[in-house]
This record gives sequence, structure tokens and C-alpha cells, in this order.
Amino acid sequence: MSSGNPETRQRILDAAWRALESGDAKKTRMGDIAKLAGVSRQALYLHFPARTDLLVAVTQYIDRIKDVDGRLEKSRNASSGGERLDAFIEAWGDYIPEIAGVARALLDMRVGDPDAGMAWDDRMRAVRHGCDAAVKALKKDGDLSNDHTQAQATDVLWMLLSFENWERLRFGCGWPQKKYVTEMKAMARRLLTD
Amino acid sequence: MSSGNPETRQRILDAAWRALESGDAKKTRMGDIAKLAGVSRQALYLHFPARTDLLVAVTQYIDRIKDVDGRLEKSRNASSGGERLDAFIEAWGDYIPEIAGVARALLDMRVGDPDAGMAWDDRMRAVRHGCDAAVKALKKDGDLSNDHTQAQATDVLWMLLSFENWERLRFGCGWPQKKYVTEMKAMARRLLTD
DNA sequence: TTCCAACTTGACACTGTGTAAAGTTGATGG
DNA sequence: CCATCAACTTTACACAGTGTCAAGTTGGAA
Repeated sequence: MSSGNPETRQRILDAAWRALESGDAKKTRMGDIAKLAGVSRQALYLHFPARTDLLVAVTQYIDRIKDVDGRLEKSRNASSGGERLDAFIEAWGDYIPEIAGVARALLDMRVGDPDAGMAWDDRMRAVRHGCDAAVKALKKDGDLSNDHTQAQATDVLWMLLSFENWERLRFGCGWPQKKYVTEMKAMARRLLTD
Repeated sequence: MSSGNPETRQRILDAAWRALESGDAKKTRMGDIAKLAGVSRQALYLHFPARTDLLVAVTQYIDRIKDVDGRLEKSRNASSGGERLDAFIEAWGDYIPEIAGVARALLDMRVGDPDAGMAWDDRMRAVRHGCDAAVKALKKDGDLSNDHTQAQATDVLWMLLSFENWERLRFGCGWPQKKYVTEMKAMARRLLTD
């Protein structure tokens, strides 16, 4: 799969993470990451054949370290559908800022890079899955609004919780993170329940 | 402002529009547009110093031809705040598909091109202005939900009506255009009124 | 000692943008 | 009828960043 020393690989992933988190994603070149990792530019290509491969590996690396699955797991234990919805929004909403840098990089990279698009879509499918589960829980409790079919409710929640919406509210509108989470919960309730 | 024959300029704008509308925006190179317009690549640079300038000019060209202002004007004549909200969502919502190709191109171009970002932000500010007006009309009628301050309500509506949300629902979720407009109206009402 | 994996060094092909400079063409005016 | 000029073409090239290639170097295991 990947040749080379795993330690070096990790140093590269770490450097890439730092580089992406701090500053313009598109402006982080392979050479920059290499320098930051203290290896030659070619060493990067030795471990990751293309820029995209590196990016994708970084997202997986972060996911592992930040433990997304564990966080989202918490929301599964909620007793009522409404609580589950809240827990999910909180878990995902507070996860976004942690991955924002890399997410934006991946998003930017989609342009002219199908692999980056795939990696992103993959992440988004995971979020959608969580939305679906939350909606199902609501439905089970009989709390799902009649205005929506179950699928449509999932669509709506998924749209609402998109990374782009987070960016817009957070930076375009200047909402503090806490407000974002609180309001998202309120909006989701309004839209999905009666 | 721009040297060269206005007819040629228009042929270029027209070609660029067609090129962007049909197919991957990032993959439309200056040379492609030139070929489509039946002029040399350099003629493009003669009329538009940079790719971004061309893009921005295309958006303005489209706006003029499609008459955005006229469309949005209609929403100003609504009698009640609620009707005004509906009219605005309908006007904007049905305008999006007409500019989707170029909008996506501009959005993609933001990466590493501040001017493209400015052009896009400018458009979005115009939409926000419309949102603000609709919210004001609701407030005036006393129909604005107590859950939101006026500014916050504008933020919410603006987020809801974002181009990205349209893309996600339209293509990510497969909603027909008509459903998008209908549901958006319903969601806006739910979120903004009691 | 030999050998190998991991890495470095330096050169280079490729793509697309944007620049530069010299040539063509057709209309306008003296 | 010629000069001129604007608009455009043609050709060439600089530049940036990605990715490739081939020839070293180095430290440790067999």
C-alpha cells in the first residue's frame, strides 16, 4: 500500500495537517509540507503518489485521532428522538471546527480532482447516515412532522448541517460556535417536529 | 475600459457563457472559450486581462440579459410580509438554475483568485439585501418569530437560500426544481414565523 | 562485506495562465 | 492612392506547481 517508514509517513501527515489548518489550503504546496515535515519533496511522492492521496490520508488520520465515530456514538444512546437529534447536532456541530481547515482544503481540491471529491462525498455520506438515524429516531417516537416524508426530513437535516452552512453562519454572519450549535438545534426541531 | 470591438467582446462573453453552462467550469480553459468564440486566445486577453475579469464580466452580462433586478422587483410589490417572503424565494429560487453554471465556475474560481471571491461575495450581498427586506416586511406585519432578532432572521434566511443549499438539494438529494421552491417557502415560514 | 530499503538530489516533462512582439487586414482620412 | 490606425492573429516564451525519472547516499540487517 504505502512504501517507506511509517514514522516518516506520520511526520508528513502531521505536517500536512498543521499546514492545512493554518492558512490558505490551496496555497499549501507539496514543497511546503515537505519542508515542514523535514523531508524532501520526493519523499512525499514516495509515500503519497499524488496531492490528493495525501489529503485523503490526512482526513482519515484526523478522524482516527479525533475519534469521530466515538463522538457520534454518544448520540446513539439518547433516550428520546428529540434528544438524539440534539446530541447528534451537538456532536457533529462541535466536530466541524476541528476539521474545518482540512475540510476546506478538500473542498477546494474537488475542483479538477475527482478523488478529492470522492473523499469529501464519502465523509458527507457518513454525516447523512447520522442524519438518517436521528430522523428515524424521531419518527419512531412519533415526533416527526407530517410535512416531511422520512427521506425528505433527512435531506433537510443534511442540508441544514452542511459544512458550508456552518462556514456561512460562523464567518459570513459572525455567529459564535456556541450560538451555531444552539440555533441549529432549534432550527432542526422547528423544521422536523410539529 | 475595454479595448477592441464590442461585437467581438460580446461573442466572447456569449461563448464563455455557453462553455461554462455546459460542462465542468474549471475545465473550460481560455483557449476553449476562444475557440468557441472563433477568435484567437490572445483576443480574449485583449478584451479581458485575466480569466477572472472575463468571469466577472460574464456574470454581469447574464444579470443584464436575465434581468435579475426586474425579477426581484416583483417581490417588492407583495401586500403582506408573508407573501413578500414567498415572492422573494420564488424569484431568487427560480433564478438560481439560470445562473448555476456560471455561479459554480465563479465559486470554483475563488480558490486562489481573490477577485472571483469579491465578485461572488458581491452577488451574495445582493441576495442578503433581499433577505433583509423580506424579514423587515415580516417584522412590520408582526409576523416575525420571537425566536429571532431581525438580524438573526436575515442570517437564517440567507443561509437557507444559499446557492450551495440549492445545489445540495437539487443534485445531492435529487429534488426537482419545483419541489425546491415549494419546500423552501415552507421551511422559511416555519423558521421565521410563529 | 554486501545488500537493501528509505530517503535525497537534481533535472525535466507537462499544463495552463499570462506577457511580449511582430505581422496582417480592412476601414478611414488626407 | 497612400498612410495610418485599431483590431486582431501568430508565434514564442516566462512562470508556477505537479508529478516523473534516474542516479546518488546512508544506516542497518544478513
